[in-house]
Amino acid sequence: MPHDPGADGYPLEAVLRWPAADIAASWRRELPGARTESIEVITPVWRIAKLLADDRRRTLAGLGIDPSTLDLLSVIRRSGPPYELTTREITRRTLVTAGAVSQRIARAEQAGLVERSPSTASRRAVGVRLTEAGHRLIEATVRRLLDHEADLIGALTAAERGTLTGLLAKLEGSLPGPE
Amino acid sequence: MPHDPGADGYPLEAVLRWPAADIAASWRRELPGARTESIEVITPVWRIAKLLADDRRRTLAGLGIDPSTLDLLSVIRRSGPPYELTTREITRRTLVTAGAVSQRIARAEQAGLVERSPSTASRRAVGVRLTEAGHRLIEATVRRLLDHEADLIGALTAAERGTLTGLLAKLEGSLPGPE
DNA sequence: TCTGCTATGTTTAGCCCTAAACGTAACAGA
DNA sequence: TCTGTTACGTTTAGGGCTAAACATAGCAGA
Repeated sequence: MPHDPGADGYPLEAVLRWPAADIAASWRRELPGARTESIEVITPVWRIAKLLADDRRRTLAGLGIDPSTLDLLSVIRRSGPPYELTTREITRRTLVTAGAVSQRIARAEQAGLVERSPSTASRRAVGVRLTEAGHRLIEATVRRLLDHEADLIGALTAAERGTLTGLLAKLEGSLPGPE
Repeated sequence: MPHDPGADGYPLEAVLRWPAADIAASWRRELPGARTESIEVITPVWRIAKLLADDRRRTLAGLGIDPSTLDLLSVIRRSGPPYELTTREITRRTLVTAGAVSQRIARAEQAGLVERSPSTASRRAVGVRLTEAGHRLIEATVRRLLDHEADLIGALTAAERGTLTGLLAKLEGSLPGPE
């Protein structure tokens, strides 16, 4: 192996950014004729999602909240007054299962950030409402997080962001939804 | 509530695809002046990553392998003969921590898919090599997975894929790496 | 040689998720 | 009214991850 890029001291981020094109090329070498065109789309999407999730975890750790709690408080807060949604509605607006939402609510309730009560809307639904503490916490963190993440993607121009958003929307729209 | 989009029967995928633009608009309404431009990039990236991960899990379940094992066998397989990498090298080429890699190897070893041995390269390293069964399993699944995922992103033209790959590379390159 | 540092890998505790089972509540039709 | 179905939410078992502690092995310099 003439030049081993994995040798000691090779900076981790350079490796993480090991070009997806190289992975695709490896597979074409090892499995001639393999259709590798998906790799150069899927791999960067996963890497970016992970880099963003890790960054968010670190950022929020400094603000005294974890990503799953932020997700819960956010969806309620941005629904506007009276800052209450049913569990079902939260599940629909979130990327996790109903069981996970139930657990998130239980943790946030334990921490005094939300309260559960019979929903005002449907009689079999449960309403989840921000407490004062929950409202203060989300208020104190969201704006800073948005500022931070706007800076994070600042390398892209507005035009590039627009193009990217459009392509992502087309891709997302063409993917099969959850069963 | 005149038309509740969360009411019974509303198709889940339509909700999952709740436009990121709406989320951004909610925050601008609730927090005037908030810099929401990151939302329309980050939200679709996360959704697509999740849709793709879920699809891969379902696809692989039918092939008798789980995504983390596939990831391990793949990185070894595509490194070419002698189909052996050190734990460290696997960690470098993967998106998970060294501890997670150690656990993945232990599971795959338990299943008879890989073997550990003192590395031929460095004396303190551990070499992880595909067994015959591991080789057969990865051989039987990778090509089918690549075919399937190539179809998945088939809605994008080659030109669109190129543009998307370029923009994702620029974004990924500008993000802070893991600490 | 001794000492500390670095590289490598494993183990552990804890977190959060998914899938599936479960328990009700509301409803719709015979 | 009864009964099956659907909606809603919770609970449980188990999986897989991270972070951090841990255990060595090699190495570098006094």
